[in-house]
Amino acid sequence: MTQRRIQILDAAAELIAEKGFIQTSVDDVIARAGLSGKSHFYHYFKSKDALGHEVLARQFDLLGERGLAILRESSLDPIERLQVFIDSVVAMQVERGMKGGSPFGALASDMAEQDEGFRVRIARVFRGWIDEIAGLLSQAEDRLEEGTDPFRLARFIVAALEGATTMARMKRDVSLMHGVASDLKRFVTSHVRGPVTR
Amino acid sequence: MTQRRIQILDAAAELIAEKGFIQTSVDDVIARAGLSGKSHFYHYFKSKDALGHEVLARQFDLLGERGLAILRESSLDPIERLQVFIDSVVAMQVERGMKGGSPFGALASDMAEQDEGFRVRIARVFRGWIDEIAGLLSQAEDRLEEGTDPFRLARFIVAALEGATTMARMKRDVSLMHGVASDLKRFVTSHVRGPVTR
DNA sequence: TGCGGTTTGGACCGACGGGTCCAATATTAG
DNA sequence: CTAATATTGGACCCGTCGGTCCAAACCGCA
Repeated sequence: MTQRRIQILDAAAELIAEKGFIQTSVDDVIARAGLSGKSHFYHYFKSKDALGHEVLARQFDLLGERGLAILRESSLDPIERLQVFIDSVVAMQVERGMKGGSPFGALASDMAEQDEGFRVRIARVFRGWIDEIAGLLSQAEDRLEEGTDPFRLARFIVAALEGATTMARMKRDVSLMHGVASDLKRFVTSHVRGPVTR
Repeated sequence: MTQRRIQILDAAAELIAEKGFIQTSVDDVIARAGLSGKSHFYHYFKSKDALGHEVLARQFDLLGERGLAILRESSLDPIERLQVFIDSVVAMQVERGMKGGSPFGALASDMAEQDEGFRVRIARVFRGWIDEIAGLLSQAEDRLEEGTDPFRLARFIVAALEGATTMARMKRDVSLMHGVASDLKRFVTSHVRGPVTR
């Protein structure tokens, strides 16, 4: 049972990343997941919206395992960790060959417009990333330039990554993603006193 | 004739900004624009897609009149002009009460997924902004820190603004927009040698 | 052998949305 | 005045899509 659900969730996640939520029909999901018919699908999910919410939640979890794992990798210096994190976001995006939606909200930008519940959920995702990064920066607060607000910096980082992802997707340009990311990393280091490895 | 077209274009632009292109039905546009029926609409536009393309083009023009006007305001110092420009993007977004889509691509993120033609058009919009800003920075190249690439910096600025807009929209948070923008301005000045007014 | 969950397959419904067609009336410019 | 253009209003077609319902087969397990 859980098996099939995951299969469907994965298929839906792919499709949503490729075409957006609205553009993805239940029949599309059925086809991609290799189900036999509508009844089969509705055996596992109450509605298309329910599917959407679960995909979102799951996608966040998956990113959590990967992204947040890096942000919490205590063996690395916090600032360095942040850099690795930024690189990993780029990597995630490049992996999907720029087809897919962003690891962040762009994936679900159309979901947000469709349903207030979706919007709130996406907002929470942003919040999670920002908080995590802000916490990281706070850990290294003594090394930050005076007047640097960890929260603001974190927010800026997430915004820049989000924008980069959206633009890279529109322009189908991998180098854009890399470029903005490396600029962002320099921006981060400019807020750090003293040398930063890497 | 042109009168009514513009009326329709404006109504459509509003709706698309609020709900996205796909979510906006032709009937919605008709209602908002105060037309009498489908035939009336199709008297002016060949199809919904055609409408979409024109809205996009027009939106770009309108932003051109406002945003690019600032970027070309030769009475201001180039760097200062850039700052004013950033502020104006924020202002445009705030004006719409955070409801609306971004001045940039987010407005049409779902358009892009729907139609390859849309995507290309949006990519061109980004391109236009970046080029304009890059040109501006080049004018002040002698005042930029060594190793500062005008094009990259321009790209970064646009990406950050785009990301900020998307996030602000999701979180329904005006202060986010202001915060990221002021951080961005500081980022820009950090690339400038010597003092910058403001 | 029998039971519960799973799978298959398809018919079907109602709503919505894009788009066509048409016929009548208003408006306005030559 | 008249002809072109704008406007009104609505009926209509068709495809898509979310969702329901049903009946039969398949499956492992006790």
